[in-house]
Amino acid sequence: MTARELARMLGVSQSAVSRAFTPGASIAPELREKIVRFAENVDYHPNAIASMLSKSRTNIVGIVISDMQNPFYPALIEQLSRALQRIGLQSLMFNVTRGTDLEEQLSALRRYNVDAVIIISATILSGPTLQWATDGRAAILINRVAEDTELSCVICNNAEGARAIADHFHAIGRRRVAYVAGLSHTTTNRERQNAFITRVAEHGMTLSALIDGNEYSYYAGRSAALDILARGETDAIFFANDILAAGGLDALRESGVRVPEDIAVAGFDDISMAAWPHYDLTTFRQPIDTIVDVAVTMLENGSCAPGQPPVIRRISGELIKRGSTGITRE
Amino acid sequence: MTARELARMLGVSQSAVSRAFTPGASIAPELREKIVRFAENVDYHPNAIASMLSKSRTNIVGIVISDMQNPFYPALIEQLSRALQRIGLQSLMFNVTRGTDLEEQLSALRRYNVDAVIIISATILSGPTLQWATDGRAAILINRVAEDTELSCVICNNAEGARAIADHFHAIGRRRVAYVAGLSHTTTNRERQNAFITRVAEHGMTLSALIDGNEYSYYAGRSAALDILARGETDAIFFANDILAAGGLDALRESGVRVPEDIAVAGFDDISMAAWPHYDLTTFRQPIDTIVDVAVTMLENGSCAPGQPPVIRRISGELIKRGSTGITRE
DNA sequence: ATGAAAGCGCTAACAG
DNA sequence: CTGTTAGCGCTTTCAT
Repeated sequence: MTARELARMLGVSQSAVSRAFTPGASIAPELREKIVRFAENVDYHPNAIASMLSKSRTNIVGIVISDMQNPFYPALIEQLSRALQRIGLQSLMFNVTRGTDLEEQLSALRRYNVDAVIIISATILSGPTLQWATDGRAAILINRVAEDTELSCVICNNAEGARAIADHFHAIGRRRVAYVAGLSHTTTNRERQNAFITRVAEHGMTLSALIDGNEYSYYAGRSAALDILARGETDAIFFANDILAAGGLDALRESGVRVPEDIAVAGFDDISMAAWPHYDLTTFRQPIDTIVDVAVTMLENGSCAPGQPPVIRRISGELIKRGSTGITRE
Repeated sequence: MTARELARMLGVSQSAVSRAFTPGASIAPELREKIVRFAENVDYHPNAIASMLSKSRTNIVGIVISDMQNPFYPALIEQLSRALQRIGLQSLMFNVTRGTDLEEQLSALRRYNVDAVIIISATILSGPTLQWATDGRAAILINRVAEDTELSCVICNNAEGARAIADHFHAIGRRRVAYVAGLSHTTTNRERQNAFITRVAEHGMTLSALIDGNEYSYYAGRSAALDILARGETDAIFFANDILAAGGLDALRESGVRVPEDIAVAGFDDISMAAWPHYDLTTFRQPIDTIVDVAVTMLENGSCAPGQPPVIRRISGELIKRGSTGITRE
């Protein structure tokens, strides 16, 4: 069932049908009413593809993702896709993996003529690749920055968070603190790590260990914690994210370490698991709502459009104090 | 840059350009070579939207999801979207929520003319709604059946799994067992629950409690476990999925219950968390690889096309025995 | 093997 | 406000 057929059946022009389904089009309310009603009966739906072609607007945004293991990302993606749906945009998933052919993946991204691209992949994609993939269309990086590109980003204030953790460790009387990186070269990690180390020094605390987990995973957290334990002399550990921290916490407890009495533990993100009584993990909350809001707003007001200068929006988070740092020393 | 422009620059017809980018089209290898090479220089990419319109084929499949909280789903979605990408299909996400207007959501699903729809949403959508939403296009339900529809499904053999758990409980000498439902009305739950209860009876074991958690969540698992504990008289609990089981396990241990000595615990799914040393959870693994393979194959061979009779593919899983049922009684 | 031409179903000027 | 008329960029007969 096409608009033309419908029009013929109703004895109106095909444009009238188009207008009936275009909010704000100049058409008499009665005509629109009549057309819409009739369309419902004969089960006519405007063909979005044809509309895309003539408007050269798809109402689709490409979402580039690469890691669904860390629960933070599913949560973010879910919220984001809902927010987009609310303003009439659908999300086309582009799942990039180290294994698959990146060029191939991203060329699909271009062929599909998506209106915008949102990249939630902290790793894998280099600046130039990003630039190429998003060339000529609106693009937003979430949760990472790309210094060497013209891309806009929405990113949690990692340094603020890392400092808050350092301050908190200091406030509860810890003096020999360790840092566990996820992927050390990612921008998120670098920001958290640098800010933490700097603040630790400012407080006159000792950085008793600095470990690169090589991935943001539960198991990496475990082995990092055990390493730190083996060296001794640490009374607080800041893990680069909550999944690492969860692994670390479990490993410590299994080794007979009391958390927080012997070693305090903090993470980053505030994934739902962090609030579980078993973990009860102090962490720095990334406000997903706000991140999503800001990104969607940038999309709506066109501030991330191809010509525009890149904007970097730093989103403030919040320190969530829980039991894993619940005890003050001295 | 359009095919027509490219053609003019090269002094060939626009059809030639189209053919150059159509695998298997009848075009001289040299001409194709020449066109493709030139296209690369001038950065020409075929416009997928235009192609969709003329072929009336989008190479897009709609993925309907509703729950990213249970880690099983992100894992499934990730695998699925990758498998689809490998055969040249992209995934358009449709995030349905109880809150949002379902009709609205699903009408988008129809307008976009997706080639197929894959529904991973265990809950929310009723049979008739599903039927309407997928009307006239290939559709597959994953992880649920819809008895009252003509839709094909790929679903784990829940009964097999539930029986395996019951058998295992029996084998390790447990005799007073409880079942904790997620959403009791979902097909997955009904299948697991019924099979479990039946097998428990067959073994002459006692069903000491039957609790409906009202949601598949960690916290629901916790309170169900505490309920069961309060009643006493239970030596093994089968939770309808791993997230419930994780909550239950934590709650039991916090209450001083020894798992598995006092109460054995089992879940369902085998999410990655189940293997964590802290949980070490016996569970029935849903083989995501196989589920995805089967679904993608159905898509490829057209056995789920609109006209076809619905097929229901039951996928066998595997009992994964871990520490949470590690001790045999008597 | 190649080119010409007629659509795919809709939007967007342009008249009236 | 409504109808007419060109396209949007590609695929696909149909000739040659």
